[in-house]
Amino acid sequence: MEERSGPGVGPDDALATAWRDARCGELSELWLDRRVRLAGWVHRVRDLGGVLFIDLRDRAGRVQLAFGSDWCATETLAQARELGSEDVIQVEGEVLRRPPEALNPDLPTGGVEVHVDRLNVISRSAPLPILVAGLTEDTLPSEELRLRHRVLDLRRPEMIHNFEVRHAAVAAAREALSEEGFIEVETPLLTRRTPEGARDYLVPSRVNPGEFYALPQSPQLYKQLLMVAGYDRYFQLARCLRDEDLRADRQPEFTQIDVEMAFVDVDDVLGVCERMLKRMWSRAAGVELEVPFPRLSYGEALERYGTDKPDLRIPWKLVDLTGLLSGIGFGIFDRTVEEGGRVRGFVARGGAALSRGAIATLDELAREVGAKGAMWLKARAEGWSGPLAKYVGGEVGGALHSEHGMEEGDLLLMVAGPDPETGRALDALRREAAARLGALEEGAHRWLWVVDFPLFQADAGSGTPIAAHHPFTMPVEAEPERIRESPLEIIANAYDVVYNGVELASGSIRCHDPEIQRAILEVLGFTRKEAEDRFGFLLEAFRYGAPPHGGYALGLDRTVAMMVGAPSIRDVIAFPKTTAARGLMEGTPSHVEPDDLAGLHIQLCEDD
RNA sequence: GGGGCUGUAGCUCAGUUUGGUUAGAGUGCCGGUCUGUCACACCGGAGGUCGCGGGUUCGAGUCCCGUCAGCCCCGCCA
Repeated sequence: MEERSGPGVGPDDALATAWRDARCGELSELWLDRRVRLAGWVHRVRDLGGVLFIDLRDRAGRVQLAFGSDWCATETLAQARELGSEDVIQVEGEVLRRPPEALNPDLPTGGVEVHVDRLNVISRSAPLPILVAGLTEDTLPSEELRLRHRVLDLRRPEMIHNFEVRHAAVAAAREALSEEGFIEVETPLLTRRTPEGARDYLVPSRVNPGEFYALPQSPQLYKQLLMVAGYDRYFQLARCLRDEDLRADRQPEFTQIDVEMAFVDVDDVLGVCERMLKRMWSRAAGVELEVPFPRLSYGEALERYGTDKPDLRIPWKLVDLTGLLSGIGFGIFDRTVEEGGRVRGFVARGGAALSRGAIATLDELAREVGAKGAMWLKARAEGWSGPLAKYVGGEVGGALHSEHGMEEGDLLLMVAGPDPETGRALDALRREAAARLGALEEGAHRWLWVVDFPLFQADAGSGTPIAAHHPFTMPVEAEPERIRESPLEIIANAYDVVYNGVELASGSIRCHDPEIQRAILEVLGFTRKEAEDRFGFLLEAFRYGAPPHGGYALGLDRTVAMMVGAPSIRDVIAFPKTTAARGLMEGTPSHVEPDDLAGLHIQLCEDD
């Protein structure tokens, strides 16, 4: 466009640039009767013959452009008629109030329109492989195509919204932490392997033949070193990388808000995290969280919900039915109890409405997660029904009512077996039954801390102790002898934030005592030499004055996904990978020429 | 590593159960009409390796085997 013919600046000139005076979606009534220059993408064209409308779109939203013979040169009108979806144009014209019968209350800019008299076609769009405008949930292209044509997908207002929320969340976190005296420090991406559980991504070193860097699974060790260095309060928006299989909520690279602070105890850390989350949710999601969050011990969580990340939107709690339901002649239960197991279950309010088929699905679900199956009992007007019905007459039935609140119309779901089995199964059943019965508290934000995790867990296969959180966690009772003698009984100063059944953050007070640390590493089976090899630099640093310290890490992708209600974190990551860890748009990973590999001192094996 | 779902026009899907004439719809695209639309409307048109390979059959989008891709789940991921 040649010379500016309008006013130099408009009512909101902060965003005015060489190419535009305002953003489309922000064109307010303040602009009425002024000339404006806008630029953006052609969202949609409505050609009515004598008059033509274009929705012009940019990140801020869209505004209606009107082209008509009364105010457009014939040439301009003809040029506008040639425009197609996603062409980039610049226009100039007068901002006018729309005729009363042509207002659009659904659009923030729906009270005004721009009568364009100058049109500059900046860049035309080829025919679109996937649409940007006019998609509904039903016609959304497959995820494969959305990822392949990610630029077009990211243009969709829904996606832009996700990233604006993400930005607001990040900005709020930075602000909240900065206000409390935290400083942001970057730690290396090229690191060495750390004793965390996941597989590392490795990077060959060109100048050190045969040696590799590891990409960090988290900045864990570095942030502890910063504490020893006296940096008090640190945070980082840390990219973390793990070479494990993907899921809807797992990507090989993801971001966590990583926080560490010195001279603190559990309450200090939880307070910082709560205030950070409160600010984030207020700013990014418009939700005011009530802090402090309730706390639940790990043991209690498993007993009442069967999981260490309970969804408190579901009101039902697990109860122990071993005493009540064994010895009443129901063989499966009696056998379980003889084998040292328990019968646990919960009352699903209104669950008697579930069909046999639905219950069969629940049983199947219980088996899928490793239990022998699910038992059920319906309380109906005409009496009990289900496999247990004939065993629960009189006293037992009465107890179900008086002790466990079972009423007519309810369903009792039970699983028998060892605690870990019944817990996993009942957690799955509780979620599924609640979903089917609509028992989920709608629109609720149920936060809690799960605290008092064990320091170690028995490895499922070998039974040997493995770190429940990570090997640098401070036990609550800090005697090295007890750690060596009965490691599985030791409670750790570790905690998780759980939101609506999803673990969003996790942290601990770290071990700054060399004696205790040594005992922990021994229990985990590290020889002195192995420990020295893998993280000697941390142990070394601890020798020169280590403050008590602790922190947490918040999964940013999951958090933002929760805020916007995205089914997958891929919707809040600009360029995510597929479940096969591929980047469909850019084509990653890709083959490398043998020459380039040779330069890295790497040779490929024969394919097997 | 294992289990499941999906793959048909640029896109979203129907058709596959029960093999059979020319594979349909909506949308997008192209052409046309239209001065107040906003999912504009109306008329016309083009557009298909039924993911790929093999097999069964007189005949395969449809049945069988293999394979690729995407998604969901288990394992795995402190």
